Amino acid sequence: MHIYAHFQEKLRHHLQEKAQAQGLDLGQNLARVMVEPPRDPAHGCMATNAAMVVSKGFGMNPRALAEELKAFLEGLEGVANVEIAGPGFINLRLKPSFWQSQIPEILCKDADYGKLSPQKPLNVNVEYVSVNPTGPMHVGHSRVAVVGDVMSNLMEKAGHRVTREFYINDAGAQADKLAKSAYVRACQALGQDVSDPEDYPGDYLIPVGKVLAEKFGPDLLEGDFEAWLEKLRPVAIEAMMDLIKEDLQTLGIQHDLFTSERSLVEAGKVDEAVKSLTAKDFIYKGTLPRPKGAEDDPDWTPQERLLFRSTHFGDDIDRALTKEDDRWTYFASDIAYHYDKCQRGFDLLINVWGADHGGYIKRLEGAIEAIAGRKDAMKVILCNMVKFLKDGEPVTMSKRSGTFISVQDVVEEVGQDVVRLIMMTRRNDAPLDFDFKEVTEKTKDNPVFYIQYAHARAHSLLRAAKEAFPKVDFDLNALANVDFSTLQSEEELATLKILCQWPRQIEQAVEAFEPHRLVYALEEIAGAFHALWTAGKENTILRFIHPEDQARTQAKIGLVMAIACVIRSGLQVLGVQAVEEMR
RNA sequence: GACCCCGUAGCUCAGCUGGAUAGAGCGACAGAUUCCUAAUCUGUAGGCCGGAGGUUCGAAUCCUCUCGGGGUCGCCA
Repeated sequence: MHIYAHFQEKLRHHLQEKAQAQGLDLGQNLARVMVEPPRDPAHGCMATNAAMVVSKGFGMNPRALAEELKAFLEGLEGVANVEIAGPGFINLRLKPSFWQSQIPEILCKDADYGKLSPQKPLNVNVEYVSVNPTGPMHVGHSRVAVVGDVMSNLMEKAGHRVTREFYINDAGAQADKLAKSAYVRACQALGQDVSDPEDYPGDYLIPVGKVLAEKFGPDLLEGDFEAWLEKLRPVAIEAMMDLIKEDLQTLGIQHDLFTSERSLVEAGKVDEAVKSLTAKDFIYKGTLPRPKGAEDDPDWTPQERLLFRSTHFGDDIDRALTKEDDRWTYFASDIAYHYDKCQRGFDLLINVWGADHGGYIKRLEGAIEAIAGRKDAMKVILCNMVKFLKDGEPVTMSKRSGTFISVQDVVEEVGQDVVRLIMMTRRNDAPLDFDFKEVTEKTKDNPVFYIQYAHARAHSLLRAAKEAFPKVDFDLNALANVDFSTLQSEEELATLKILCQWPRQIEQAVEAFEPHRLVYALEEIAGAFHALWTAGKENTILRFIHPEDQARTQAKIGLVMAIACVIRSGLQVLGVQAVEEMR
């Protein structure tokens, strides 16, 4: 439990007892009692809204209740003094010794500092990327990929069990089209001069064609394509998945599980899911109205088919589960897929999608609610678009003109760390600019550099300290046993307080499904460290290395290493290297 | 036409699920700096949180309406 939760729990417990003694019930207001770091450090170390939130329950005005709580809070260990401010805020000031005692806590946990241990760890499934296996990944997908991966890391940091899953869309018409395109390439490899403008044009299919040509030989030219489809498709899909896995690896991403849509269909999962939902009356036979925008479409004819009652869950219309030819729609197999995931015993399904899937959320949420019986079984994280810029100009990408950038290209140009961290610098629902020049600049405007530089600086100090005191052990465990009482300055304590907020930052990022917050938290930590560093230029007592004073130096380096631990902890979630030197 | 997301400093964005005097970086101006200076730090200026109502002790945050910007509508995946 982190320190804010610690005080919060004590306070809530006290309020509960106080209320019980008076025969009162605070009800839900007790859960609204918070102990938080104040926005303004001048307000102390911690602030609570307790008096304002529960005063009505006691039939008192907030300030009067605050007065009564003051004595209790002053008696808690580590509390130096308690003040009441404004409409009834209670501000706590903690003793320096309390903060100093947190340094060993951090050092002992190292990069695991901030790892939470929830009462009941959840079994979480994070499904991300899941691009169509018809070619290498488009660079636009890299945001979804990184966000999903970091979200997975974050859930693990929060103490949950995570399965990283990739859903292979290998059952639809696109899979057949891929097989057809690969077939054409195979024919070309066998010397035939054929082509079809409808096919996927990329060169990446040429080697696949060669493989097919070698595997099946000239027999391929016998009979028509339809006869070969079932044999060619799995080979082509597998080849595409290999390309995609390579792209993912370039980004440092590895899934635990790849689930094939086709195998779900063939295993009868769709029938099973449909049967189950039909029994609950969420699926019926009906005819959809002519869709908007298809007023003039001569191909559209009304036809009775299986429908999912998504209007029951707020969708505009009910959604079709079968196509014209009676095959399942994508939505139908997606229901089956999520039905399957629920059966596998996950408490929470997280789906990371691109912004273009926004309109799909309602119907799938409806399906999940129908299956699991609760709304919060699934969370969709929708990622807005990335605009790639070169020299301030948007890089236009189109598959047709061949001017698209591959994931490999980007990583080669700026590096994996940069791609990963920059993708996390915005809220997922905000658009993101990725400027090839800016992201590699060595300035504080670039969060990648700024944060890594802080970590490198910390290790530079460690090296210097070791040089100054060759006989002293500066390992984390040794530092944890040092006396930190010399760390008294306002600047040092302020930095320490920021470090101690880290576990709370993790907790809140998880609750909000907003991993980007960690980047901002790390920037704040790095900033505090850089400021402390510069402060030492004017005020020598703030310097980290004092060649004439071993004990003081050890304490300072303990603090510096605590900073490094927290940065490492954060970069670990982001999947970014914590470098020790960057000359 | 419907639904979803976004409007916060000149620019790019945070804002801790409703808290106290709204924050950072860039850009501008003025400074500091032999411990990683191709960096970093300190200060100054800059705001009707798109607009109008409402909810309450208290709103950038929640609700309604409205104006702008983006996205999505299918029996594609």
